[in-house]
Amino acid sequence: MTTYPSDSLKRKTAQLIEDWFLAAGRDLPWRTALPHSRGCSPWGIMVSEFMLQQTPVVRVLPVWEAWMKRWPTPADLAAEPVSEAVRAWGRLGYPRRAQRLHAAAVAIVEKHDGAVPDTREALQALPGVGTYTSAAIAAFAFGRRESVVDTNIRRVHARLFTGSALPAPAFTAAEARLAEQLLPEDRAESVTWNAAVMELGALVCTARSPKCEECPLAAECAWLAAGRPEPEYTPKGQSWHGTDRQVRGAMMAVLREAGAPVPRELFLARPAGWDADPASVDLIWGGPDGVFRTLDALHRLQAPTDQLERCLAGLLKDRLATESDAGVTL
DNA sequence: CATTCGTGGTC
DNA sequence: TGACCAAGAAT
Repeated sequence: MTTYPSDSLKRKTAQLIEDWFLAAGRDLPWRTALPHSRGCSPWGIMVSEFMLQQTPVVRVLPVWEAWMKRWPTPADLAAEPVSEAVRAWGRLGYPRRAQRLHAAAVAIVEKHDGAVPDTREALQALPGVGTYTSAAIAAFAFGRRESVVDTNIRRVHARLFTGSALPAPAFTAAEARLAEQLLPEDRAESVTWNAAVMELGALVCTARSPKCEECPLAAECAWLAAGRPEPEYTPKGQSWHGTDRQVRGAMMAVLREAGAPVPRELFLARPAGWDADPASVDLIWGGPDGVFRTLDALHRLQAPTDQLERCLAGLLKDRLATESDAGVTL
């Protein structure tokens, strides 16, 4: 029961939201849609989009700064082994994104002469670049008119025009049509619109406890007018404790810290006497203290052997880790 | 189309 | 405390 806005409402909405954005939008280093933006290379924007996939801005900022300083161009990253990218990724989560970003850099060097491509089609052919990321890079790095739809924008649209608390679990064709409908015709305006709606969803129209009293569109909001009804479904939680993901994460933490291959038997089992005497750790492992601590953290999970084996097999299959006679390494 | 894939902050 | 959630992509 989405109500498609009239042209006049569209113009009014765009004006209100862009005014708010100019006043309240964060001056992020990869941002180009604000008048006082410093400007950022397409590569910098691409790196930010990879890091921001399912990861909050505040955690991305320091890693992005270090990353861009170390690898200011795709060629710089492509010249290094994937393991360096995964290490530099640190604790951002979903390390396969680091792997895909590296693979994308290699593809850019090999197929695009080292320059980030500027069309959605070419962008989406890159590893780790899907519907959202291709649209975002095309719009924010190259000023193209693209319908950018992320989780923030979906939520704003759902509340403002559909009147529901949250968008449907899966992205629907109706949502895509609405987003396309709303996009301003003017190219420059469309870029600002995309950034502004996204920012409104991130700062004001948040998933939990939205700040409707600060919202520039409160008077136009269908959800607010309906008395902020509850969500029609309960999102499936992402389980963590005791899962393979927890074990994989702990294994990756060990491998990131290790400067040398971790012996398989140490990686997959906790030796007898492990916690008896810290000095014995040097005899067993002889490695840097930090690696011992992460290895200890892994074993404290008390994951069963078959789960450890399964997770290691997964890491090897995903090529996030390799195994040799010396042990497991990134 | 539903699952899988990390991590840490928030309420 | 634990459940929820964050600029998604690949399968």
